[in-house]
Amino acid sequence: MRKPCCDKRDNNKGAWSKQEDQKLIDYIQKHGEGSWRTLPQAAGLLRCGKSCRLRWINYLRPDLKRGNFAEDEEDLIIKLHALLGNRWSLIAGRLPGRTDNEVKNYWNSHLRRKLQKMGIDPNNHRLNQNLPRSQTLNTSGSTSSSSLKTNATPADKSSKSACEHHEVFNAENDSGDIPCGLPDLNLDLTISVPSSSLTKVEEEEERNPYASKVARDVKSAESPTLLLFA
DNA sequence: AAACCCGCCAACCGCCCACCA
DNA sequence: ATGGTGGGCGGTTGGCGGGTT
Repeated sequence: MRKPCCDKRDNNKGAWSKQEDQKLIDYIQKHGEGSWRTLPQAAGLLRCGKSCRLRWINYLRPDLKRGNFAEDEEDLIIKLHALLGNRWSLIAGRLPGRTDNEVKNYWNSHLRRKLQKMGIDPNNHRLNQNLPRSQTLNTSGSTSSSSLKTNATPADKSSKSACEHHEVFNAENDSGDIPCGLPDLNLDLTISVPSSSLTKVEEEEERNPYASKVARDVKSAESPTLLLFA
């Protein structure tokens, strides 16, 4: 059993107070990100380093957009999920100002249901042929984590999952079956992106290291279709 | 008005991977 | 080659607020 990243007994848990937020912001503005394990002590926070990192990345970062997702952002998430599966960090990287956590939550609470209403299986983006659409509406009932557990692609954790996911996606086209369940989606991923081109993202490298990291990740991803992004 | 239900989302957990000594 | 460490990721949990009964 791996030892915990920090001594949990002395750490705060749960919601962050404004004072804690301010301490974290002040520290990072002074010293920059990184060294998350030692940061809490240095910043005078009774928090786990990982907790600090999450708080900064998902909530305190100055370049976060927050607020409702625009329609083009929704479309892009759906398209990217069809290609990448549950690789939220990669998906979020194509949405400037959005975090993987935010995208993941939005997918699970909104988009998953939206696809189901369209008669599309959100797990593989196939048209749901077994059930009439009215029935698929009924099965959409729970978006709870338990339902995700049973439906989730087992291999989703590894990078392999994107390939497998993608293979399903391609197999549909190859087999001449009813193609993938994205009849209304324009798969040209070079458009409709809020900060559309990768080049633009790269231009922001100085200001936004996250964007550049993801640009590299996407470029290096295995799936040939991902060349669409490059 | 109160109890209950449900969805959202911030935060946590555990695993994996890259890096380094 | 190997073990330890830090960082990152996806899955899951639980509190809270709004809606419904």
